[in-house]
Amino acid sequence: MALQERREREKEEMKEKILSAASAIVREEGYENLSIRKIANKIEYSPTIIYHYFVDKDEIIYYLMQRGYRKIVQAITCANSTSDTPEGHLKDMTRNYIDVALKMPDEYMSAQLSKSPKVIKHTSMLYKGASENKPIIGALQQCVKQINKDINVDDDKCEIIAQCIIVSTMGLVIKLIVENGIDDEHRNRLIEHFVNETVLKIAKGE
Amino acid sequence: MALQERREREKEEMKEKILSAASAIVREEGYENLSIRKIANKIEYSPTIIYHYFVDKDEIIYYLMQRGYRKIVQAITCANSTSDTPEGHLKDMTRNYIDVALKMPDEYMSAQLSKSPKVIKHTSMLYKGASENKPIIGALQQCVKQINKDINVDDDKCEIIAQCIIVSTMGLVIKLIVENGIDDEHRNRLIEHFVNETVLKIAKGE
DNA sequence: TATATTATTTAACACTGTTAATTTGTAAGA
DNA sequence: TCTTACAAATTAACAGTGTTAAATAATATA
Repeated sequence: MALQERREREKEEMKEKILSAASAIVREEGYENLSIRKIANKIEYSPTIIYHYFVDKDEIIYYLMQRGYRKIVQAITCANSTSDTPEGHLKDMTRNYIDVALKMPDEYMSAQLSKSPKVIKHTSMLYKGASENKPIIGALQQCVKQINKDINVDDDKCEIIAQCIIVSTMGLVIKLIVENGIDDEHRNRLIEHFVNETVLKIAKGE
Repeated sequence: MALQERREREKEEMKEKILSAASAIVREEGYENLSIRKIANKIEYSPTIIYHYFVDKDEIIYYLMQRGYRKIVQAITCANSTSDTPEGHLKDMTRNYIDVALKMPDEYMSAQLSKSPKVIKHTSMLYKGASENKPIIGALQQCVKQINKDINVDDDKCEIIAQCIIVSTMGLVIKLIVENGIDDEHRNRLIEHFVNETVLKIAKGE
């Protein structure tokens, strides 16, 4: 039946319409000002219709976060590293991560700080074996391994180091976002020190 | 006039009553479930009376955060470090910070992530000269200086290193709180690695 | 005791997310 | 083409939120 297909397509289009309206509101007024009624107003429908396409407001927020976060993950894992040394690669990855995250602070914060199980499924990174499921941890672990190829550092430890790197970088990003209006010069010095020294030191196994 | 004094005292008592009721609600149901009406119900007054003692709900939340955060800062700056080496002291401070913060996750998160100017005034740490105003950065900076007493590392750089230490530690704590239910063994390995290795490496100037 | 001041309450406004019942629109079968 | 079935969309309502203005109760001053 072609009907079912069209229905499905229309449903998907409506979902998209709702999500992009929601996205616009978030962009303009922030997450805390997103409301079902505002979305409805924007798409010129009654508020309740939204519940035909999403179970609740949290689901809408979940989708928005997922999109934002996917962009971040992509930007980082597909990093075009100009450097050929593992140290240079780690630097590039870290700088890239910080830049991308700071460009979409709202999406980054809400994705990273959400305690919703659905979101955590995507953002969790501190479990054993994360390097096999989470591209970022995987990439970092490989990088750490390369950096320490001379001395003997087992995969488990490399994973833990990778996790230390990611939480540290997240801490920097989060604090830079929360603590807005930092003097540009100091801000840049801090980022440069973190990228060029801190991260490399954390990566070193011994 | 003794009257004015008593009035003032009674006003302070009422404020305290409101704050401790609010605190209890937060403890029992979390920040997101705190409401003016619930507070009013708990202290057996009408909701509007609260606006005689606090300008709005944000002010109440601000006071709650301030209290929680003060506890954290105290627990860290008054750390009873058993060690006499600067490295040992840094370890103790870091472990202490993580332990205390993880014991009051709600207060920690809301204080650390609030963008309210009032709160930021207390929690901001990434500006130049923070080591002179913020006890934590100050203590960390001194520690870093001691660790690097052999090589020449100027105060400015020590401050930046201190800031890298604090954001990294915060990142770990925040991620541990958000990502609840991590396997205890892995969690402890992670914390131990961070305290015993990561932080020390970040602290090293060269 | 009357007046002024302060504490407290009542009622209301403008929001919020969400549900049940109802109406409108559309496709399929007789 | 008309009726039946189903999906889409709306209206009305509930229970909750923060907050304000106006009215009332309580208390201190003169």
